[in-house]
Amino acid sequence: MSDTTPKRDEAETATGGLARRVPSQRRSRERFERILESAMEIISEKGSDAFRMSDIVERTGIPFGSLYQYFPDKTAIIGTLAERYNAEGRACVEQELASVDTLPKLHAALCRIVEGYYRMFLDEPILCDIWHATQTDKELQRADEAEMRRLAQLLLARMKGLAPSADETELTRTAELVMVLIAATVRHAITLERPEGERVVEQFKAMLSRSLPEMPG
Amino acid sequence: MSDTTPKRDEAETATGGLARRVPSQRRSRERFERILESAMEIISEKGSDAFRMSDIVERTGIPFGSLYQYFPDKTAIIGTLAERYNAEGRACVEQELASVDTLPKLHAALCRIVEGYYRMFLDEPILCDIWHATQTDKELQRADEAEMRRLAQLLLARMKGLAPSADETELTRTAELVMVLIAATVRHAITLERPEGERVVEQFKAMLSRSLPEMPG
DNA sequence: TATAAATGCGATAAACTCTCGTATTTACTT
DNA sequence: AAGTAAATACGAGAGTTTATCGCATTTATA
Repeated sequence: MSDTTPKRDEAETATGGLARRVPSQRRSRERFERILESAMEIISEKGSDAFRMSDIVERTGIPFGSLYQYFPDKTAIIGTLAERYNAEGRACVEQELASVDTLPKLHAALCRIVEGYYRMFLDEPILCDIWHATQTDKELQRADEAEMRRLAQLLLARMKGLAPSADETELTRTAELVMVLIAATVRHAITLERPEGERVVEQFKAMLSRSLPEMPG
Repeated sequence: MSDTTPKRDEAETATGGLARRVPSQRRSRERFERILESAMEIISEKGSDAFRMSDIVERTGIPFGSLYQYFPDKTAIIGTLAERYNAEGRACVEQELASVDTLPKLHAALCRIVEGYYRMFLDEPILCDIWHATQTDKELQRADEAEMRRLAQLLLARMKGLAPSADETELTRTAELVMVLIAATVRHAITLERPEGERVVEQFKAMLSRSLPEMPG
């Protein structure tokens, strides 16, 4: 395998395993970005189901062969887009959790995270499509799960700070469940009309606040 | 449209819009079932991603042309399977909610529903695959959402009984959120190893019990 | 048994994704 | 500046898989 694609390993660490090759020359880098941009446009316009490699070729003028020089396959393009948005969401979570050092602050931070995620999806409707596309592929599903775990780790770190004596396994379980529920709620809320979606978010926040005070620790 | 597929409308009401034709002759009905059975086997063995129409042809001997006589396309097969399992789950929810007439009973019923769903998925791992396949298709996603709403209606009916004066919109919001969270939790738990998945279910039940007593009404 | 309706059928169209070998460009060396 | 190696560009077409079409065959009905 390393014989046929000797550069793959380097690329994997640098791109999260999704891109085939880290473009080193200027034009290549531009093309790499242009592929992703047009993919976003196409998905916005036609939905991720109808998204075809030939659309990219048509729109960018980049021929098939070149497309596959940057991305090993179609899902890698979706995956790269998802990864970028994940990074954005993760930054939000990191920021909101940064100054948490008491339970009320943790609760407030979780509320802001829920709201932040909801707003992120509202602002960029393409996120819904990208997430759905993500669910289309087994490997990307795993990546999505991994991201959830990553977010849970961030939360876990704060929870440990608040309850140093608590069992770490239990805290992890809680952190992951909370993240799963946040994601599910936001995805549900986003399917609803504007005032209703917000109310669902509010209601979930209330639920969380009733559950957390009795957290282990 | 009704010119080209005059029988489609009858079929739609009788099969949920998924099958193309309600087979009237004996052999046809048997074939219809045989297609679904082999689809289940194939998905169990190879996963829903690798599930191909040609697999069915190979396994059942039913040629392509006949396949498409019963199902308009591949997703209709998945959809029909999903529908059958949905019916099973719905029956479970209906049963558990049947004798609910107090808040504690409602809580107990919800706990049993969570456990029932978790067990259902544990017992028939193919359910995970079918659900994932469902998420692959926009229309089936909508169907999944509709099913959630149907379950929420069942819950709503009981909640109205317990709090006749409450605002129906709010109760609906709660019922749907609860169903969404149950589904998300079970799907999360099912990805975990055996003792851990159960603990997640337990923890979620505890969360629910803390949230429900303060339900509107 | 004759006629109409339903079903059976599989070659093939149609829609896509991805590869391969050659041509071209860029980076590096002397 | 010329020469060489490496990287990148390219697009025809191979390979897959879904879905259709219209004639053949079976079943129901009169």
